[in-house]
Parts: sequence; C-alpha cells; structure tokens
Amino acid sequence: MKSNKDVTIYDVANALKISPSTVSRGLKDHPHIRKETIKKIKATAHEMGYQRNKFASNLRQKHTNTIGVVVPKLNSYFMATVIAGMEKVTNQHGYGLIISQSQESGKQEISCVTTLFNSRVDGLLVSLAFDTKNIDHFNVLLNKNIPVVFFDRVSECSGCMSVVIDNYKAGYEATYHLIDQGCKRIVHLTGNLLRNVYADRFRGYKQALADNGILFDQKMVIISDLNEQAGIDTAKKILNMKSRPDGIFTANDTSAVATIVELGKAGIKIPDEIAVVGFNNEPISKVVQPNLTTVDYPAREIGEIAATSLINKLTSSRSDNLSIIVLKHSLIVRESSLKNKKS
Amino acid sequence: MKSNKDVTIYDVANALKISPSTVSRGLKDHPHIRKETIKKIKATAHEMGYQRNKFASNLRQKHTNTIGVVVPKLNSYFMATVIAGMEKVTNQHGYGLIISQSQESGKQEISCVTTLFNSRVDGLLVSLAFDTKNIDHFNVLLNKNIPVVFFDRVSECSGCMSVVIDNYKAGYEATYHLIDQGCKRIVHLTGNLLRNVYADRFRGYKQALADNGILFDQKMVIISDLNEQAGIDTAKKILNMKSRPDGIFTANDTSAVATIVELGKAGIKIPDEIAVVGFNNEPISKVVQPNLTTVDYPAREIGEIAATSLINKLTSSRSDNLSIIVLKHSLIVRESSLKNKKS
DNA sequence: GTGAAAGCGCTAACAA
DNA sequence: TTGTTAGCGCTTTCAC
Repeated sequence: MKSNKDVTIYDVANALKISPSTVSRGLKDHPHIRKETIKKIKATAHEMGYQRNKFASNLRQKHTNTIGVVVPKLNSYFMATVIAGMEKVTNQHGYGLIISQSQESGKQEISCVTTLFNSRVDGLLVSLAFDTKNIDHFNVLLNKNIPVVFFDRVSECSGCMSVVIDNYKAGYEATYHLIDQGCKRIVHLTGNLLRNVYADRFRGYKQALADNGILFDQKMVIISDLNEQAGIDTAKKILNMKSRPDGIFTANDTSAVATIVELGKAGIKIPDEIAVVGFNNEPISKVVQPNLTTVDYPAREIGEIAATSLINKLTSSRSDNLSIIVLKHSLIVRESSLKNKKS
Repeated sequence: MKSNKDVTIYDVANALKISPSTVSRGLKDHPHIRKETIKKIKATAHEMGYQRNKFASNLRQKHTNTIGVVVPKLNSYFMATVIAGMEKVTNQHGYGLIISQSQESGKQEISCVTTLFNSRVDGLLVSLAFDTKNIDHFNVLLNKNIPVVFFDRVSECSGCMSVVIDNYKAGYEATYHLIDQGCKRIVHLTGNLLRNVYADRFRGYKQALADNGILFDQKMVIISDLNEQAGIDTAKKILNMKSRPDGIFTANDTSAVATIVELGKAGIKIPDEIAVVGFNNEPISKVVQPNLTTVDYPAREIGEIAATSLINKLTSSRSDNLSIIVLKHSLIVRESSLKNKKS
C-alpha cells in the first residue's frame, strides 16, 4: 500500500521522458500538443494513478472553479429543486458547488458569506435570510470583482444580478382570485417585509383589495416566520376574531397547510367558511385536505438561470447589464379556495 | 479600487520589518513568538485586509479542512436536518462541508465521490443511493487513509464507520403494532432491498408476521422508488386486489402519505378498512388526514454523531474500533393506524 | 524568539 | 511542437 505519496506531473514526465509542462498541457488538451503525445500522456497518467492537485493549480491560476451557494434553509422541496437546477448547469461547465445554510439568520448569513469568501469561491449564488438587514457583507466579494447573483429573496444591489418572479403580480392574482370567489375579509399571513418576496406579495394584496373597493385593514395582516407554528398561531388568532375572515392568503405553503389543518380541527369548513391560497406549490399542497390553491414557482428554472447568469459573468468579460431576470409564475387553483363549487 | 492584488504575509512582514515566517507563526499563535509581536502582527494583518490563502496553505499541509457529504437527495426534512447537525459540529471544529446529491443514482454517486476525492476532502460522510451495487468507488479514498463514515443508508465496509438506527427492530415494531390493531393482511411497501434500511425493515416485518402466526406472502411486498408516484401506484394496486389488505407498512412517509391520499379518493376508510404506518416522521405526517403513524428518526443527532466520529478519526491517531453506532428510534402512534379507536 | 530558504504541484511566459 | 524557468503564498526545518 504505497499510497501516501501522490503522483505528480513530474512523475508522469519522468516516466515518459518529456517535460512536466508538456504533461500539464497534454492533460488539458492544449492545441499545440501532438495528438499522439496527448494520448500517451493521458494513458500513462491514468495508469500511474495521477490526480491533479487542485490546490497547486488554484494557487497558480487564482481561481477555484467553485461557486458558493447561500440559502436560508435546505429543507424545502422548492430549495432542493433550485439547487438541483444549479448543480446541473454548474457541473456542465466544470464548476463545483459549496452549499451553506443561513438558517434564516442574518448573523449566520454573514458567517456563511465570510467562510465562502475565504474559500475563494469564484462567485456566489444567494437567497437572503429572513432578517438580513443590509447587504454590506457582500461588499468584500464585490470589491474583488467576485460576482454575486441573488435569486428568490433578492435585494437592491448595484452590480448584482437578480433572478425572481413577479411577486407583486402573483400576490395580486392570488388575492384577486379570493375576491373573485366572494371573499370580502381576507387575512394576509406573510413574513418579514424586509424581504422583497413578502413585501411585493403584500403590495399585490393591497392593490387587489383597492381595485375591488375593499378597505385595507392593517389588523388583517399577520407577520410571522411562516413556519408550521406560525400557521397554527394564525389559525388560533383567526378563531378568536370577533368578525371572522372569509379568506386567507399566505405567503408560503407550509404555513397555509398548518393553518388549514388547525382550522379544520376547530370545525371550520374550508373553503366554504374560509378560503385559503398559499404560495410555492410544494408537494404538500396536494396532500392537505382540501387541496391547496397556490402559486407555482419555477424552481428548477430559477436555479438554472441563476447559475447560468453567474457563469456568464465569470467567463465573458463583457458585463451583461441586464440586472433583473423575471420568470413566469402561475396560479394553480385547487379546492381550498373554490367557494363556487361549480365554477 | 486597488482590489485585485491580495495581501500576503510578505506584505505584512514588510510593513512590520520582520520576516514572513514570523508573520506566519504569529498568525497561528505559535508558542515561540512573543506575545506583543503576535498582537502587532494580527493587528496590522487585519488592518491591511490580509486573508490567508487556503490553497497555498493546503498545498503545503496536504489537508484541506473540508469534509465531503454525499446524500441521495436533499429535498426531505430528514436530510436537511441531518445536514444541519453535521454543519454545527464541523463548523465548531473549523471544517467546511461540501454537499453533493447522487439523486438516488449509483452512477451519479460514483461521480460525486470522484469529484469530492479530487477536491481532496479530508473525509467523507455518505448515505448510499438507491441502486448502488457495490462500494468499490470508496476504495480510492480508503487506500489513501481518507476516512469514510456512512449514515442511514450504510454498507458493510471494513474500516468504515456507520451510524444507523435499528431498522430491523423498527420494522418489527411497526408491523407488530399493525397486527396488534387487528391487521391480518399487511402490505409492505419498500425500496431497493440492496439498502440496509429497507432490507432490515423488511426482515423486521417478516419476523413480526411469523411471531404472530401470519403466513408471509411475497405478493404483499411491493418494491418501489418510495416516491409520491410509488404511493399512488401502490394504492391502485391495492384497490385491484381480490382480497384487500387491512394494513400497510411503508418504508417512508412520502409514499405512505401518497397512498393514503389516493386510497382516500377511492373512498377507502383509513384506518378502519386499511391501517397505515410510515417511516421517518416527516412534518407531512402530521398534515395528512388521518395523521400518520410513523417511526421517528433522530435526524439531527445522526448528523452530529456521524460528523463527530469522522472528526475524531481525523484528529486522533488511535483508530476507534467501534464501527457501528446505533441510535434510538421510536414508534409514534397517530390515527392512521388506530383501529380500536379507544385503545 | 526570529530569520533564511527550500519546496508543496502546477501553470504560463518565453525560448527554442 | 516541446522544454526551461520562474513563481503562486504558505509552512517549516534549520540556523542563529
């Protein structure tokens, strides 16, 4: 087991009686090297168990072919799908991915970014944490011309790209649909309004109300973590309201589902008494009874496009100046919001 | 924006009129350096925006302080929690994590392992893909004394550690519970029996039947991908059986839930006509109606322990010879299996 | 307690 | 088409 010593290009070069640089070039199909030589080099390299030493190579080349990803949490179908999309694209282009979770904490996000920066990633793909206040922690990267692409939870940032859907429009459509079904008192359960996704959906909600002559009431807006517990709490809060709402628009499916379940336990009929619309089209939306009306979000596509944009920035010198890419969403109507059964 | 050039220890050394080696030592609190010097070094380094170059350092030191993780898929609550546990431990010890998904494909698993190996990870944390036939692809690492720790989906492997639960016992308990509720014809929906988790649960299922005088019937065992579609297919298959089962034990929650939903659509009463037990205690198990009886799996703990074991192997020279760690699971009984309502 | 110097393995400018 | 050579930035042995 003579396994401790790594085989280097020098070893290969010696075996072949040629120079290390030729080996180096041959290994990467340099056009100036003769075909046969390349074949010979690759053959013996393989045979000898040669393995490129990335560190030496990175040290020389000043780039790592590695892309960092910072996401709030991994445990959603949505995020896993986004990342699968990114992996596909980056692998095709010879990049690796380092994934890290901020756990929805701005503080942890900063430490993720720092760690990734210290790992000298070539670029960063980011979806912001719930309570990230500002994005100064990305300046270290930006100052070094390391491109940052935001997706989903994005932020104003000169020189950064963003990949999103039209959350305003989606919020508008969701609320409009509820109104269309006859709802007049619609609760909006949302997250931290610092985040574009929630702020925009909220704006859409308000506008839809306004356009239909429904007075906006701040007491109908519930800000939360949008997790399971938030859904349960919301249900309880609703049960205690003097005049109950007849519709709920939630900014994600997790909390919508929890609300439905909890409301169901209290004997409330969904959608007859209260109609519900969620957001994201997670698989769970098809499990809950009644099935959840929700907004479909092109997760895989978002991942692919964010990764592609980043790689473009990395490889082409020309700086694409389109800074925001907006993808298409769609409202998926299921039973949880259908008051007029036969519509 | 004079940002292209990195600050090196040489720059710091020059600024301080001392040697680079002293700076290098000072930065890592070498005991032979005077306290004040250390303080001065750190101060100016920070001030100048110095940042250690990992590649140079790795190149010298032959290790990367990075741990690779290979999982089948990211998109489950279970996996996300496992990984959160790993991150916590590894970060505490100054290690980074590179996560990659095999997408349940043995072929992709091989490529993940190779990529990680080429990235010179110091160790590997692995849960096997569905259809991984053998584990020869880990030999490259093992031959170089790079430790591999398996968790959840493990495999016989001399010199590797494994972190698991007692799947045999869990399968036994789940099946026993069903029998206890009066079930006599129990379908077992499971995954590829190559994987210990499924094989062991299956053994437990068979033993529980045997211990209760129920004849094992191969036709009652359905092998599948255990995804949503598998649940739907299983439900359809069951609906077409001449003599219907009165219980189902599924090897994960996703498929259990899909089965319940599909069976529900066909008007089957759960648990009265068919009782169901799942596995994993995913959040979805508390959403489906009726709530799913399932086996709770200490996900976070598994992650923490697997990571801790790996780091121990990395840091201590003595080779711990305990090769399998078994964690505690527990059966969580909910409505989906409760035939005797008031038990 | 600090410095000098060699070298980790690879790449690329320049030379041939 | 191939070889020579000079580092990339850091660590560490040996010397003082």
